[in-house]
Amino acid sequence: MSPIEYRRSKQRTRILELLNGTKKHPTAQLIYEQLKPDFPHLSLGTVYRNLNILVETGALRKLHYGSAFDRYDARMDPHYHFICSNCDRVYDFPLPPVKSLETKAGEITEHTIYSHKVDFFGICRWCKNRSS
Amino acid sequence: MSPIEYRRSKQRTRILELLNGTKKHPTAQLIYEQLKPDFPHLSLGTVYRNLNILVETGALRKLHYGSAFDRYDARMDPHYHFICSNCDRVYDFPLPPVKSLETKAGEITEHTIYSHKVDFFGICRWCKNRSS
DNA sequence: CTGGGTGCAAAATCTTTGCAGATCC
DNA sequence: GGATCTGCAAAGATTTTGCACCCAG
Repeated sequence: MSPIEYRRSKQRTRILELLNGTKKHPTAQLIYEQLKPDFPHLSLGTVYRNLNILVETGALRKLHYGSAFDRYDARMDPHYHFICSNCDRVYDFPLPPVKSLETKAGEITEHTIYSHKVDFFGICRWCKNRSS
Repeated sequence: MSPIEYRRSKQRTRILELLNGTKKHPTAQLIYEQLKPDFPHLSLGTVYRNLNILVETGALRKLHYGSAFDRYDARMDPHYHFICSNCDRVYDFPLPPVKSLETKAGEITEHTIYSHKVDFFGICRWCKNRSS
């Protein structure tokens, strides 16, 4: 099956415009509410559908991605993770995190920073070998 | 109301043991399935309840945390984020990401790394000032 | 015209919660 | 004994999907 050829729709255009015009990182619900006045019959389903298309075509990014399920980790020392985009496995990253980043980041942003999280994404060595 | 004083239960103990004994980062469903043979009447609700308690008491960590809703970002250039734990707002981080981290990380782990994500957590300057 | 797009509502997915009985201290 | 915990089932919360009609190219 050839990839779907998307057309243009007022709703999708406006969703993208809205996101391009804000520094916030709105949820689908919020976008829905913002556009509702202009599209009185707009439905949340349409917003989700279009957000997914826009992510798929590379116009948008989903934050807090990761798979649908929450995952749990009993290693409480700070450490980074690597997530395989093929098999969805989550691996601990074998290097200690850089705590000093937080101090630096706090100075720059003037926010109080308590922690940070680093995730690497790619194809793990097992999936890589399997496909070659 | 004083904080709840947790007791011990076989189910909770086993959930923690299971997580302490694995390098994987299982989902609630997976934990449920692993323990089911030993607790034939175990329910998913109990697993979730206990995971939440273990996170609350600091024995576990939830990966891919963030609020319940997905958020969307139209800025496609790589950049980091700061998330305020008080107001849940997500701020863009005003410094360019360190792409060379990926090369280095790839060498160490032997995975193929395409991207990485950094999130800082803390209290944003607005919430900080408001509460003082 | 034709195939993608929409609204609406139902379904699916993941997580939480109310309740009655069991369990821990 | 009393608060906590469990299983079960129902409810919540978030996202996806089926369908019939609408609209862009």
